[in-house]
Amino acid sequence: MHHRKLATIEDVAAIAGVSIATVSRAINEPRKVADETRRRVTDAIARTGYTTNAMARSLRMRRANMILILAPDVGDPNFSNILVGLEIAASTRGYGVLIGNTQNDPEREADYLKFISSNQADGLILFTGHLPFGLADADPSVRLPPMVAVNEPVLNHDVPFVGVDNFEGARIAAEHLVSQGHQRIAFIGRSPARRINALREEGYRAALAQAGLSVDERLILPGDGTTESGRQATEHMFVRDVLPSAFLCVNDATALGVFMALNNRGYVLPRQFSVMGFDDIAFASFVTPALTTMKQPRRKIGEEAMNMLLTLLEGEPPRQREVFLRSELIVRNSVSRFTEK
Amino acid sequence: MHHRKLATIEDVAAIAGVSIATVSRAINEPRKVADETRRRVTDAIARTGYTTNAMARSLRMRRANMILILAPDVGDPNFSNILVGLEIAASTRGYGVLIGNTQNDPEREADYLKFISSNQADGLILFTGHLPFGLADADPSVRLPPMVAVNEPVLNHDVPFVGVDNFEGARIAAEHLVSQGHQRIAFIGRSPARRINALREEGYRAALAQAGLSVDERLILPGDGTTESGRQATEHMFVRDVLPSAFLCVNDATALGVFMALNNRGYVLPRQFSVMGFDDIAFASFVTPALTTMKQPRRKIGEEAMNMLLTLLEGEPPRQREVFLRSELIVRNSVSRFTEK
DNA sequence: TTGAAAGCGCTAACAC
DNA sequence: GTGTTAGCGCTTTCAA
Repeated sequence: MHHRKLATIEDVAAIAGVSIATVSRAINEPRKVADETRRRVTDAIARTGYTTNAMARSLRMRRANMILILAPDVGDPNFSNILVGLEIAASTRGYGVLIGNTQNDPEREADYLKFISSNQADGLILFTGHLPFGLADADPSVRLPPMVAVNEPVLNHDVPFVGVDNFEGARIAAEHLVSQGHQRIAFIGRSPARRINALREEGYRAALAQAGLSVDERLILPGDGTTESGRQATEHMFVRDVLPSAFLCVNDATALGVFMALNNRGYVLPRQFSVMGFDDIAFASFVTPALTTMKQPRRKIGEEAMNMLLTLLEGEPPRQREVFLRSELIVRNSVSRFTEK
Repeated sequence: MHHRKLATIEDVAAIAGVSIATVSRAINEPRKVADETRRRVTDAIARTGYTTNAMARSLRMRRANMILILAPDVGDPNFSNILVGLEIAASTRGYGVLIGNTQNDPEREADYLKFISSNQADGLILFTGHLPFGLADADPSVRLPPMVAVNEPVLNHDVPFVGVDNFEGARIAAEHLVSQGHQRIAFIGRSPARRINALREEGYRAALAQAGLSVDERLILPGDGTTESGRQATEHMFVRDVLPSAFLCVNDATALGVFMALNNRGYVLPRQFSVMGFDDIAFASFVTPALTTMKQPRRKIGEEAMNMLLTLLEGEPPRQREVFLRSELIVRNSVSRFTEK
């Protein structure tokens, strides 16, 4: 099968006693070939172990049946299941998936774009939240390649998007805290420049407003979504001595930082403080206390995004340019009922 | 740049006033072209935004500069950084990386093999621990495609392998426990059929032997590496009332199960029991107490494996067929000095 | 329903 | 140093 010269369409044609055009048809449009002929071709294919040479076909057809995925870090646990969903949907529809780990390096982004301009990939899935370098600054008359953003919407460009409804998710999370009697709820992870953080903050504000609670701006702390930022924010609150009864964190990583700071100061969770995260990353259920959080339907996001892209590629306009999937409240043990001390 | 018919080598040649052969040479073997000519070609390329059509090139060259990665689950946190390493090494050497999520489904494995037989990929990285279905049973006279196994060696086949030295790592781990005064050390995760588990168990035994400690077989419990198996094994020990002072777990996931069982029973770690893991997965540093473990050089594994494969592909025999990288002892807080009660 | 033949864009042998 | 040309393996008119 390998290194013994591969069978070509000519070999098959010779064995079947037909022309290569007929072999091609038998493979791609079987109904246009007489039953008997088709049988002979099928046999010949089996006998030779023939597989269509994808390069020749792609060259001729001008498409590669390949999708390029651009992500700043394929190893990011937040990405991995989206990746799985993308891969499954792609392979189901006969497409392959190429990965491009950009590390947010403009040069690597531009490099990977060559897969598109060299016809090696037909479309693009973007995890990066921005157009890849080389496209961002391109003259606007130039048509962008077919692409769909995932995880983070693309700033300032009308790129179709599939992701979680961050506003609604955060609203539900804050509502959960309110339903447990909390009135002083901190939001950890303010960062207006980050779309996700901004939306989650808005959801938080909406829930408080809806509950008739006023927002204490001193309980809203900046953070970039890292564990360290959660730790620092918490420390900061103690230094200023403005404390909540519950922490709503912009994501699970941040919540972990809050956990660490609180543990460090000797508090027992969730007795003395409640903490909520967002994302439901792998270890959320393994920390102590297990983290109450909002679960992202990651695999589903990947599948939807890929299906949207392939639909786009096949020439149909997508039914909607933005799809927001619902996140799910996962109640574990890091939130307790608030009781006045 | 897109959908405005792509520039071809002929367009460049016309603009530069040379033949297409010269353009090709200017790109691939610049030194064979006169300075002045090369300059004109470079200019023309810039003016047209030309990119070599990868399909045409691959068809002609009979190689795709593409590597297929077969993994049962791309989302596995144990894989992700290896994946990053693979990707980095590949792109550094001008190769693309195709992912195949097989879910251990023979059908999907066979499907993905078509990327090889259809010339879309030149080589294979195997995470699966076995030859893909369709190769495993192939007649042995058939040459296998170039491949390198990673993470888990391939059973019964002489496939080059890059991974961590499991025996040595476990030996160092057990030695660490011994150095902290532990004498009754359990091994959680016995599973002779799994190469990794078996090697780690051997390392454990070697360390005890070296320390002059006898092995109490009742302290060696079966497990498949899941969190649940760790929990169960621990429960089992309590039921039989044969207890160690320290648990050496076959991996971090198992250690987590041990944590849960111990927490459940109200023990305080590491005061009452010490626990060690293996792998250093993402959350190892975030559990309480932070897990002492052996860190796998995952990214390095990926890089080495890819480099080995590309070397193979370029016709050179690999310097060694098996590369074992050292794992690193990461001391955190889950192990304490043993003091007689 | 089938076949002949053009041509996708490129590299490499060969000739100059 | 450079140009001409064959041909990689396929799909797709066009004609029979």
